[in-house]
Amino acid sequence: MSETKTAITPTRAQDFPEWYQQVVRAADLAENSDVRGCMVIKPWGYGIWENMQRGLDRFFKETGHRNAYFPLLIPLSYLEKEAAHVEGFAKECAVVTHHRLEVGADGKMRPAPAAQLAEPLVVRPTSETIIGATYAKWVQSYRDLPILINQWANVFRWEMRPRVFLRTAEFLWQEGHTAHETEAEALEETQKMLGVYEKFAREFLALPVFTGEKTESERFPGAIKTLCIEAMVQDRKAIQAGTSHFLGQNFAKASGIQFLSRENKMEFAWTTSWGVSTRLIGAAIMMHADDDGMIVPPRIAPTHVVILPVTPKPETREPVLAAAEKLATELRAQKFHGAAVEVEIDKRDIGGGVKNWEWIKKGVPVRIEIGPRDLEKNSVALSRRDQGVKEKQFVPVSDVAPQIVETLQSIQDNLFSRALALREAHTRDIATREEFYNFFTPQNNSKPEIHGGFARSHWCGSADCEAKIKEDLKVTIRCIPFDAPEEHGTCVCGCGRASKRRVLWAKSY
RNA sequence: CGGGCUGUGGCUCAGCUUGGUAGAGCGCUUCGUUCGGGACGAAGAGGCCGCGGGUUCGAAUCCCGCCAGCCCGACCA
Repeated sequence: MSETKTAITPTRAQDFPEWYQQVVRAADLAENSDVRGCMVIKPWGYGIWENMQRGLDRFFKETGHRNAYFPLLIPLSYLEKEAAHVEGFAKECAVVTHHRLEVGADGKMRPAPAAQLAEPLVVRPTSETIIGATYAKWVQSYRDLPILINQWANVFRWEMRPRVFLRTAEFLWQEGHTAHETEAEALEETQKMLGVYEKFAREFLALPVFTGEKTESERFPGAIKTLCIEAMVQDRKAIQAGTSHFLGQNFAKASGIQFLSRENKMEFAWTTSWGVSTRLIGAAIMMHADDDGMIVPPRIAPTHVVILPVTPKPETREPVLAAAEKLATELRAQKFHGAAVEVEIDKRDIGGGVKNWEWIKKGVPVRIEIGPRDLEKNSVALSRRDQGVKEKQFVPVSDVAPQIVETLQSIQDNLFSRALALREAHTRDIATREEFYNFFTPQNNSKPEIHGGFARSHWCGSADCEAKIKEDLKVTIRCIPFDAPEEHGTCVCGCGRASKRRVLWAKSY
């Protein structure tokens, strides 16, 4: 076995997009389904999503939100009410037109012509309109506000180029929808939920993100402001990991969310919406996985520790398994961020090497081997997925459980530090057009290699300059960072106009 | 939706140019030998060769159409 052999081929450096797909498969996270653009999320991948849901849901509850559920199908007329919104989504809507199938002349099933719907229904690409229509019924008085609701749901957008987790036609997400009495309150909510996303990305996904506001061209259809968190993944491209929208009164006017104010005047509510999706799983893969497969940050890992009993001889099998069970019980008694440490004992009767590699590829944070020799020495061999695949620490068995929480947190922190280091190494202040174009231009156009990163450069505010750079380099403004200090400069596109602050530029997913 | 490439057992692919009844490696099953490691041997299972039509005595192979996937563009959480 050569030392350079990796579990995943090609490697990240050889072919990043293909590497990504191979990781998804090798880690048993998901697979493509027979329906174009739709994925089957497998137990290991879904377990990660469940942990994301748990973490986020807790944050939502802590900020006063409650969950509810709205219909999958939206009357077409609802979508039409907000002009920018329908324009933004029309191109990717799946439409339900019939409510019955029948056998046609050719013997095959077809939608029954007699069962055509009077008004087509759209499979929700997002739920602003139907939720808005519902809120309109709920809101009479300023005393009915705010409404702070979140929905966990699937949505459907007919995508041209699907990619597992990153851009699928159907995806799972949460969408928060709130309605407020005042503009200031809605703005505060928009900002608050972005803060929740930033914290969640940092603490759970080990993903450092930039926070900021989208430019007009990147804004959610129908929004006044779109705030976002943007992460850099290992090929140095940006991934939009979450958005929070201030919708002003646009949707309230479209849906008729009106109330009688404290001054006894009829007013439109101010609304927000915010969401993150299963794309976060894709972001975590692209950020943390390596050439041997996935690395799951402990806080979203369905299993924290896998115990791999080494049972070379039948006569040692029982004592080894007994020791494994005992260790598992001790580990499960430990609490990692308030919940029991999740432990699995892999007793499958397959080759030890194969078994070990399966867990490496799945990215379980900690692997513990326990065999006859360990029993004699009262120790185990512990491997961390954030370290080399061959590395093992021999730990006294009595130390394993007391130290596990610290180990998991150390892995979590290490993943974050790595991610942050990568981002900082590839984020640059760029002043001139020449340097900017150089930074983002691939050396080999037929197979663009990893290059560039994030550029902090001046922008005069013109949509034309933004469009020009997008056309030339496929580079977009990821956000106008909140923390960008006021600083005078010249627009990086070469238009010569003055700029007051730097914005964040990158190629994106 | 445009441009390029590709569809052959679960996976990766050979065979196609010069038509003659389907192959390899990996994986899977069983048995044996192994066993701190993705081990080795033997015997097996598994394929309307993407789909539809055409040419032909005969099509994985030639022709036409369609569909799907990947990469690149446009669009996007």
